[in-house]
Amino acid sequence: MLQVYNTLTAKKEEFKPLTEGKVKMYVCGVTVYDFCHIGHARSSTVFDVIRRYFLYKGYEVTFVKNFTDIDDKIIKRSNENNIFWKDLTKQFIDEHDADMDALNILRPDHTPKATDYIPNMIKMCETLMEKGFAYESNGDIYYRVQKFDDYGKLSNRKLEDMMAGARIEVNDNKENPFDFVLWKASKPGEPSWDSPWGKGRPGWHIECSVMSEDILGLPFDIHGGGRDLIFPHHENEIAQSEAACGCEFSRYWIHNGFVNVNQEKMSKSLGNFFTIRTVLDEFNAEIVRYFLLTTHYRSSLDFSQDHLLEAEKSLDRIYTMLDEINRFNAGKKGTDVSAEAENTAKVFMEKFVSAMDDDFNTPEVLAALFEAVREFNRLLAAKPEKNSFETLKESCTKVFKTVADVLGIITYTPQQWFRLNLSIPEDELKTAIDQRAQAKKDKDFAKADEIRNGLKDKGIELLDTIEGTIYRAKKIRNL
RNA sequence: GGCGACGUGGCCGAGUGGUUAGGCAUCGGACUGCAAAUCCGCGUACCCCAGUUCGAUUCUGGGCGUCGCCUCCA
Repeated sequence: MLQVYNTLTAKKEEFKPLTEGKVKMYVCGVTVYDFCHIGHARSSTVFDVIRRYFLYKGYEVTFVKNFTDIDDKIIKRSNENNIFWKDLTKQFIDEHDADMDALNILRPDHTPKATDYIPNMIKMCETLMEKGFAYESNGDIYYRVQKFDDYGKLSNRKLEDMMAGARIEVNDNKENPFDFVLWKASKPGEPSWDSPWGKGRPGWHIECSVMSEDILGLPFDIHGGGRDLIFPHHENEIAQSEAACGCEFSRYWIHNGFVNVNQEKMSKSLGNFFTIRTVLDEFNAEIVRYFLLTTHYRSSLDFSQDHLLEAEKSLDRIYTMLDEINRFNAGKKGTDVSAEAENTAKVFMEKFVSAMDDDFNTPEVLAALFEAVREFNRLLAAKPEKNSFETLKESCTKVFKTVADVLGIITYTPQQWFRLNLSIPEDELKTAIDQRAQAKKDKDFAKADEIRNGLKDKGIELLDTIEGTIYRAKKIRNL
């Protein structure tokens, strides 16, 4: 039974889709005016894994993730860079897609852009005005927060409690300081669209209300995003959508925790962010993805180079095991490990499902995975005979197919993985290996070790096996 | 001022009212020309105080500390 933590009720609940066998989910995407950072990578990875798990369970999933392609920051940035705002957003949508592809995040089924939904937004504003939930003031349209009884239900706060000490925007156009803008009159020179209230552009929250309803219909199953979107963004979406349609908006609300740097939230304003792009320069995307899954999605996650290095070592351990299996030559004589091999896969699959069913507990899945790795290593060390070795391979394949399908990691072959960082031409390396083999034959161990150490400085580790010398290329880091 | 989260062995990080998380690092053993990898062995951790209980890291209350939201933010 799948349990999902629902922000709306602040507890884990059994997941029951609105329509049997189908899941409709909407995740808030990014505002496209700059490169994405690791915080975006986390959110994207978390919801990608959630989506993949639903697929794994056999659901038909409709996954929507929007682009906010008009807002103050976009206007500001395009002015600064002297670039047309549409060119700016186009560029960073492409950059976003490139980063997400690198991280092995499945493309959403729909990626609506705010500016493609202006007529629907205007219509929703009109509906809200007709129902008394919105009002016009100097060309702006505001949402009348007092009118919506449930305001605050998602973020668990009351209007009365929000005042003292809080930083309240001063705006004489508003009836109440917490009223928020649905449509704002544009200043001269700003991008604008015609509306019944003159030229203007949309407020932030309304795009998600409009696009989710248009694509998924109301209500839908899951709405997600980073924790920082709970208030005001998601609270306001609820207010808009539920007031406009008079029905429920989203059944489950899922929010991922922050990525921290030195115990502080990674954010643009603090300037402590790392873009995905820069991190990928130094670390393979699979390392980053693995790292993002080592902590439960609702907890905060401390970003550091040391943690990425640890993640890299963990992946090396897994790929090493897979490599050993690939290279193993089973003979007719040997141990029968069939039963144990099958059991290892069975135990893993059980743990995998129960961990994922428990609010997508990926760290527990990884623990189970390493237990399976140790077990496969142990069975391999027992020298299985041919038939049971085949069983072992099948069991191993089963485990790692699931891991690749749902977690989106271990997508390389071990041969690929250990060659990703090869720093010298392969034939040069082969020559060195041959020379060392000759030196060993001549019992010239000093020369053999010299060659080994020379290669090690280039990140290449040599391993002497029964079948000969093999190598593994590791990333050289100047840390 | 309001709301909320968290505090686990050297580090990271799950979890549980009484029996093994897991990874990384360290150490010992097997193996190896030397290595590497692997296997085996090793860690009696759960912020402090009080309470409930036969028994609490796990429940309750208080305290201390860290962080987040209340403005744009994944």
